[in-house]
Parts: sequence; structure tokens; C-alpha cells
Amino acid sequence: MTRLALVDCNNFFCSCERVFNPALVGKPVVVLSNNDGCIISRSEEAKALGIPMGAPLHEQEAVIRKHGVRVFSSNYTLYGDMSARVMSILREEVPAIEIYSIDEAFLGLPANFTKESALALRAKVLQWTGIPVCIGIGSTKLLAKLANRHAKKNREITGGVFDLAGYPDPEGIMAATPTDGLWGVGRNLALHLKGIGITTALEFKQADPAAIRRSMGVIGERMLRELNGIPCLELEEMPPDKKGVMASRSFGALVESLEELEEALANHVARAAEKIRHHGLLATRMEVFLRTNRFRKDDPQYSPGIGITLDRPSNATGELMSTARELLRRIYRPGYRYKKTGVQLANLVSEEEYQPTLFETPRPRIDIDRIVDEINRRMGDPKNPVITRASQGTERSVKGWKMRSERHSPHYTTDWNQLPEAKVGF
DNA sequence: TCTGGGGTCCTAGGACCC
DNA sequence: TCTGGGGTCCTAGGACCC
Repeated sequence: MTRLALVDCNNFFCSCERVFNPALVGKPVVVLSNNDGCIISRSEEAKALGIPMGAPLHEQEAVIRKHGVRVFSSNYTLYGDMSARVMSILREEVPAIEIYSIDEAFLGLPANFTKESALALRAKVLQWTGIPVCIGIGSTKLLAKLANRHAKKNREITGGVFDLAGYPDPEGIMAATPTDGLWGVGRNLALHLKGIGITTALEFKQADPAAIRRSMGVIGERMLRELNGIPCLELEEMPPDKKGVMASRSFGALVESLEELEEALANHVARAAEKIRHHGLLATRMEVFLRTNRFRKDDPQYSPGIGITLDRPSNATGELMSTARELLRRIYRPGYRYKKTGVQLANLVSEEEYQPTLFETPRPRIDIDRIVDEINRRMGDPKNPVITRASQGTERSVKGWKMRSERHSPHYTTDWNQLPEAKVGF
């Protein structure tokens, strides 16, 4: 029987903040989404205060003030670097790894990997990076996820590690797991399952495959099989090719003018284009969208989107910017207060494999975009590139729409000017 | 006053072709 | 009353995840 482990960093963003700021240990800490809008990571102490995942910051102001909760804007530069450190340790320990997200990885386990191995691995990651993790072991991805959930919820008993594959009563665990605790079952599917009389993981496991197939399609059938220990989801050691790249942001304040929307969109295009160049890809399709603020029920709502197939695949910032601007002008209507704009570059193809048509203008030999990318990368901060296009606005002009990020911690690990300081007292 | 961003996969339905 | 059928490709939309 093959066994997989799911390693998951605990409260990852909060844990990263604590590594370089030990004064936060034992204190309630939360990390905010982009634009400082929602709470997307909570320390155990913050969870204990009843602060829900995804809650808008403004709804939690009272409890934050009352209990002195420490609040941070998200610092993806720091989290990305810490993630790479954790993953590199995992990679050394097992023959196969799939990095599933910034804070999770599936491991293919060798036969001699025991619960003790998992405890030792957990201790090593903690000692080397300062990041606590939980580890769940099972015979399929879904079961490893389930084991991980159990390890996390019962940390005092499990020590952060749970091996469902070696556990004598796996069905007991499943009976205690509600369907929405399963990987792949969200609010809607949980409701649907309830409608056909299934409320726990165990009931799902024992359900009639044909009935599940009928009412939930292949997704349901796959989950059912995985629950029964029949693997349907392979370990993907090579990340599959990207299908699309999206860049969008909410504005710090609502925006009405086309000029400001164009400026913001130009920045998103610049980021998306840089990203696909970095991966050696060309976009074949572009989609541009606008959103008004759906939470302001009294405001007139207008959230259009438009997509086109490009005349020729491209990753050239200037070219993509002018296409994006045309699309934006087609959907823009004055008189609305917009909250967000964004661009999606889709149907990506590899630069190497792409065959230009006979009459296509060859690309310039000196690629300005690449030179700019290199300079921006070396000079540091992804939020404030040193070289931008005029269409991306000036420091002054972007004030009108730029997102908020007011409680940033330093880039402790990726910027020489922001290294943590150790004060030694005698 | 204030409510994230970036992905994946699946399905249904329309356009088009033979 | 009668009005082909089946395949492919594309797009939109929904669901979920972190």
C-alpha cells in the first residue's frame, strides 16, 4: 500500500511573523489580506478570541482593541521565502514531494517511514525554520488530508502527527468528521450531501457509488473512491504548466475615472506580463474586468468583463498594455464607483514551442522587457519596482487608487536593509 | 469609513463542421 | 404535421482550494 503524508504549516503567515519577532509568541496575532481587508491568518490565541477566518477587519476592531491583538498586512515576500526553506527541508527527507501551496506539501513516503519519522521531521522543520507543522498520513491524498485535520485538531494528543493508515479505527475518525471537513467539500456540496442524507465522512464513504456519481458527477465519485483508499489523485512532482495568470487588486478607495482605471490596469498588466515572461510563456488570450463594490447595496452595480484571442501570442508588456486599454475602454461606463479591475492572461503557450506564422514581424533582438525585469528583480521590492512605464502612473497619481498595506513587517530574509537586528545586552 | 487574490477543475450550451 | 446527428472547440459560470 502506498502511503502519502500531507505536511501543513500551522497558521503559516502568523508563524512567519513570529519567527523574526519573538515578542509575538503567546500573543494573539492576525495577518490581513491584500488591501488590509480581511483576516486570513490567525494565531491560536486569536482563534481562541473567536476571530473567524476571512472576517473583515473592520468587524473585529472591538475585539482587537480589547485584547491587544497584533495586526499585520500580508508580507508575501517573507512568506514565500520561509515557504521555500520549509519545502527544501521536506525535499531532502523523502523520495517524492508535491508542493501543493505556499504552506502545504504532499510527500510520497518510503516503506520505512514511521510515525516516529514524522515526529522527527516535524521537530527538524521547527528547529531549522521556526515554523510548526502538522503531518497527516494516509493511503490517498484525501485520507492524508483527513489525517492532517485530525492531527491539527487534537494537537495535545497527537503531537501534531497522525497516521490514519496505521490507526486501528479509521472509521471512528471518519464518523467524527463532518462532510465539510473533507478536502473538496465546501458549503454547497456539504448542503447537497445533507440533502441526500449524508452528514459525515463515514456516511459518504459507505454511500452507493452509482448514486454519488449521478448526483455529484465525477468529483463526487473520485472523492468516494479516495475515501475508500483507492487513489484517484496522483502525486504531482512536476508542477503542471500554468493555464493562466491573473493580476488584480481592489482599490484603496473607490474609483470613477477612466484615467485612474487605466493606470491601475497598466500596473496589473505589467505584473502579469512579467510573470509569464519569467515562466517562458506567451499569452494567446486576454481578459479584462471591472467590478463595482458589491457590498454597497445602494450603489449601482456594474461588473463587466471582456476577453479576446490575441492576433499573435505575446508577453510584451507594451503590446499587452495597449490591448488591455482597448478592452477596458470597451467595457468602461462612467457614473459607477469601481472597486477593482484586473487582467487575466490565458491560453498560455511555451515561447520555445510557439511557431510564428510566415509573415509575423520578428521580435526585437534586444528585449527591453527582460532587461527591466532583471533590474526590478535585483533592486528588490515587488510592490515598488524601480522601473515602470509612464502609463503605470506616478507616486502622486496612484494615491487615488493604490491598495492599503499599512502594517507591513520588514522583508527580514530577502533585503539586506531589512535584516532583523539582535540586540545584545551585558 | 472598512469586505483579498490567484488558481484549478468540471459542466452546460452555443457555434460550427461534416 | 414536418424540422438529422454527432463530434469538436470555445466560453461562461459554478464550485472548490489556499
